[in-house]
Amino acid sequence: MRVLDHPAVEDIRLESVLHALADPRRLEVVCFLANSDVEVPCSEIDLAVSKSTGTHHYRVLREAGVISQVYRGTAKLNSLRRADLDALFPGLLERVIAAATKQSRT
Amino acid sequence: MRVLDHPAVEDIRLESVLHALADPRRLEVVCFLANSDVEVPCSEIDLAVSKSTGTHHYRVLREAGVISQVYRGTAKLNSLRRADLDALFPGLLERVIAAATKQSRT
DNA sequence: GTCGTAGTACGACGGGCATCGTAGTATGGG
DNA sequence: CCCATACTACGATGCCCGTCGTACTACGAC
Repeated sequence: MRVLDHPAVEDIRLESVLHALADPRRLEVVCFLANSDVEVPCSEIDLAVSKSTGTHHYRVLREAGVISQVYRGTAKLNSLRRADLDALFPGLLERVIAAATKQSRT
Repeated sequence: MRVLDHPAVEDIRLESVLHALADPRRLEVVCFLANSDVEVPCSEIDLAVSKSTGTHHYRVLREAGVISQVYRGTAKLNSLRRADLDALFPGLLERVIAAATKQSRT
């Protein structure tokens, strides 16, 4: 079974989180995940970049502590680390998602 | 009189704001300004980088729409664009500052 | 005018990042 | 076992970013 490294909650750095969120593609992923209760495979989010670039963005998000990723079969399932982020930086993720949602409507 | 360009409220982009905040020095500036009601000259914030690097960071913050800068005499006064950011991205700045403050205490 | 203070402009440099293509590695299904 | 699917690893490329030093400009005080 393939396992992926995730930072512990106490190792999540604000700068890394903000950097991870400061990219349109990654923000897109985060918003997509925010609108889905279940875990989402990478292949379900169409990022309009090559697959290898996609892999890169998912890794940045995971290593920053923004998302969690687990393998199931050939798929890699993604979900937001809402609880962890909220414990560390209360309300931050929610406000970023709200801001991104608002901006994407204009 | 020297005048500086600031983006209009409607031109402020979330990605740029997040990118501007995703740097320790710039976050330091923002936190400093958040703790001060009055406008603060660049020279009052000790960034532990060279002056030219400091100038660079202030420009990034200004061009992203995070701070406002005006000249007064030889000084350049900085302040947060709280109202503008709050109108665009409600609560975002406050949550980032809270997160940065919390993290800096650990 | 001269001087000091505050910040700028510019060019350089090194590192990191987004991007890609190609080749490769799991995993599950027939 | 073979194949398709889903994602990865690796190397390359080009751009952007943080950093610096040096030379410069604006302003106020004397």
